[in-house]
Amino acid sequence: MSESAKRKPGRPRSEEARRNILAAAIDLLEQGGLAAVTMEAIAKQAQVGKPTIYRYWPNAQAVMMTALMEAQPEIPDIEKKGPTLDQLRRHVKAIIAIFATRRGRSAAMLIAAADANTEVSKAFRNHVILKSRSDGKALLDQALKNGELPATLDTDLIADLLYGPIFFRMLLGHQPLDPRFGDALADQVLAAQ
Amino acid sequence: MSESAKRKPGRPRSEEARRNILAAAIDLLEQGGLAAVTMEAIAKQAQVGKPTIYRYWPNAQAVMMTALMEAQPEIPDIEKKGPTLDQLRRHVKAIIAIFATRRGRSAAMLIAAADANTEVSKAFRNHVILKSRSDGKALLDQALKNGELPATLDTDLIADLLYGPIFFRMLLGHQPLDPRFGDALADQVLAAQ
Amino acid sequence: MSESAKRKPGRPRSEEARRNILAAAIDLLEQGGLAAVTMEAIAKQAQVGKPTIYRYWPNAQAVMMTALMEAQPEIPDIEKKGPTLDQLRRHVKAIIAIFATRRGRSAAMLIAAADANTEVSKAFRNHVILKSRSDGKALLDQALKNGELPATLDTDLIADLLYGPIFFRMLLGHQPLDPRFGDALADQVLAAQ
Amino acid sequence: MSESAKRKPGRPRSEEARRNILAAAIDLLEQGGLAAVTMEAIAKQAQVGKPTIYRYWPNAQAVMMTALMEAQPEIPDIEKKGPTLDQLRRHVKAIIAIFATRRGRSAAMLIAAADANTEVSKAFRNHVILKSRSDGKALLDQALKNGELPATLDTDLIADLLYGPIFFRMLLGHQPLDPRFGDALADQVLAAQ
DNA sequence: ATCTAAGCGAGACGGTACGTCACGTCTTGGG
DNA sequence: CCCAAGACGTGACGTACCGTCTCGCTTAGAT
Repeated sequence: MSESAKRKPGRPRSEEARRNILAAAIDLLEQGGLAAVTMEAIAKQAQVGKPTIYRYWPNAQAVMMTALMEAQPEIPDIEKKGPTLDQLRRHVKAIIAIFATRRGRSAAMLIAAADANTEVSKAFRNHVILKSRSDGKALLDQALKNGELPATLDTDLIADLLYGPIFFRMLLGHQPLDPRFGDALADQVLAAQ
Repeated sequence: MSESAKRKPGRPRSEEARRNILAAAIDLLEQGGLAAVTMEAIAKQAQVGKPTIYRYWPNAQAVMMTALMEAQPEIPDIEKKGPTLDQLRRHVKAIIAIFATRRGRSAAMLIAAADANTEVSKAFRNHVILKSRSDGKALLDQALKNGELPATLDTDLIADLLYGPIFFRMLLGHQPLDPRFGDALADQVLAAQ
Repeated sequence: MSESAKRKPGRPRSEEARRNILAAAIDLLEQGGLAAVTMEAIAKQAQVGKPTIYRYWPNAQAVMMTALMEAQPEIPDIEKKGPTLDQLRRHVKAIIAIFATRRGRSAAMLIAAADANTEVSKAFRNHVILKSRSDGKALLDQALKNGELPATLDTDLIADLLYGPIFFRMLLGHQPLDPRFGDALADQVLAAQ
Repeated sequence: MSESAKRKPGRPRSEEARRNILAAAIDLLEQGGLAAVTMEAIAKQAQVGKPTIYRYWPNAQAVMMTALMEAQPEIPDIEKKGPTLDQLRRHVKAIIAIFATRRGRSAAMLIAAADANTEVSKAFRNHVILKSRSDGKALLDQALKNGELPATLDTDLIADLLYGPIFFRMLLGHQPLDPRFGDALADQVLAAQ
């Protein structure tokens, strides 16, 4: 509650540099995949010195994560009509659509390969996964309230039951990741409750 | 037209070199994690020339995959007694135990990061995932036969429902991956069937 | 005396790479001075990987020294006629001419700035300084034999008396370094002997 | 119209900053040698902003030169007794003692590596070299007056004959730089005159 | 018993990216 | 207008691996 907010001395960080770095990371990802996102390439593309990047992030993965977090495509709004479980089913399919893109797959690979304990890693995981999961959970809660689901449901578990298989198929590619799978998944997880 | 083992001329490949390479890969993984498994390090550790490795495998990931496939720890046999669903529950916990090791986590990261379309990649995926899944499926089939599960069950889907969340938690680490989760997972997936 | 001469295993070093590196160093020196001779620039100019340079030399100075040693311009032969002291006088002037070039000045700066204790440094010093000094000494010896100089002369000291002031003027530039100075120097050092 | 000390507007330069900068340069030199004297390190050590240094000097060498000039250790007074040539001999040895220190060697390297045409460079050269040379020359002049040396002597040349070899040995290190050398040098240069 | 073709270890090769350092310039708020 | 602080773009540093190559040396079936 103090007015202080002690401004640090020295030249402030350049917000433009930051934006350029993140934009460059996204660009490189789109053009050449994860392997193309190197510190060197980001610096060149962003017209930025390497030390500037290292001042913000410890490695290219972290840059990529931040970039993906800030550039996250909106989860398309689903139609808020009809039975809640139908809405949830549409939500699952929307998520599948997102994860089926290159960007989605890259996000998953980043999560898989990252240290899992760093701040950026945690933030990325929470932001990318839990952001959509919270939407799903809201729907589950509503369904609960409507009596469409049993009151004893463990939503954390259900969330993993919905997201885990999607993530699994995306990374392994052993089975198609398409709307039909979304239907079957939702049916299996929700129908019997 | 002879069966005559069209033996190629020249010195045959050294089986010993191959073994050394794979052993070196495992060693390096145990000691330094996936990042330590480089072609350079493998060659040094295995007392082998780099070209020899490249003759067999295209990159270090592929070596690591092969090594993990051949060195795969046996899935501990579960006790074949009692209700099949109980056996399945024990099976799930056994798999969780395997995946919770460094080797298990490395396997998952390899799958996640690999090209997914190469031969070694497919083989690794099939071997590492499906090997244990076939055990699980056998139990499911038996349960089906025993009438413990409905006859209409889609086992591919059930497999993903069991493995997906395990894989998911292992890679994300957002929730513990322990026997209690195995119980809850099995309960949720199987109980209602 | 042994026929052995044990050839080391592995691919032998590329003599061409070595030549390219040294040529590149000389090129860069001529075009941009000592400051332009960086490892990076040498590698680029020589079409050679940086590690290849580091395999041979510890830093750019060392490369430059080797290059200058191998590319050393011949000390122009002086006319072998007349009194030996006249020949020596011409020799001193020839050396002044060499040291007055960019290459000569660079050589002096390298010697001045180098670690002085490394192998390359010693070799460079001996080669660049003593190569010409040995010529001078030969002339001194002949003069001695001819009775043109007293027999008690300390040639090491005389060498420093001849080279020191040349080196001094070249680096400090406080006085001209020209043939007239060569004459005066030779006169002062030799005349009274 | 007024003599009024055309005081410039704005905050005057801080003399304290200047002193801190020079002290820091000396400190860094003593602790880590010439290579440790970087603009960055000076600024940090002196608690001074880098632009402040750049306002006074163009580069770290120039700072170092100024610092060495202002911190120049006094040439120890030699005993003003006995034959002038003996005094000169003691003077030469005193100079050798100074140049044999790290600071002396650094000064020589600075002169060798510097641009030679900048103001600071010239000042440094004149101050560091000629300061002591003027003392030597005074002795030579006195010796001349006393009839200890021939009247036709070219003192500039003699100065180079005395300083050149000292400088030479210090930078090359091919021969010891000690009092015995001082004696031999003085003998050779002065004895025959 | 040789010949010959391929695999072997070793290790140098041209590269690319790494993460760090210092450069010299700039942009802040404060004196 | 100078000051300290410190971020900026730049570019060289020295290192680690990459995947390829060139050596001299096996090794073993074909001659």
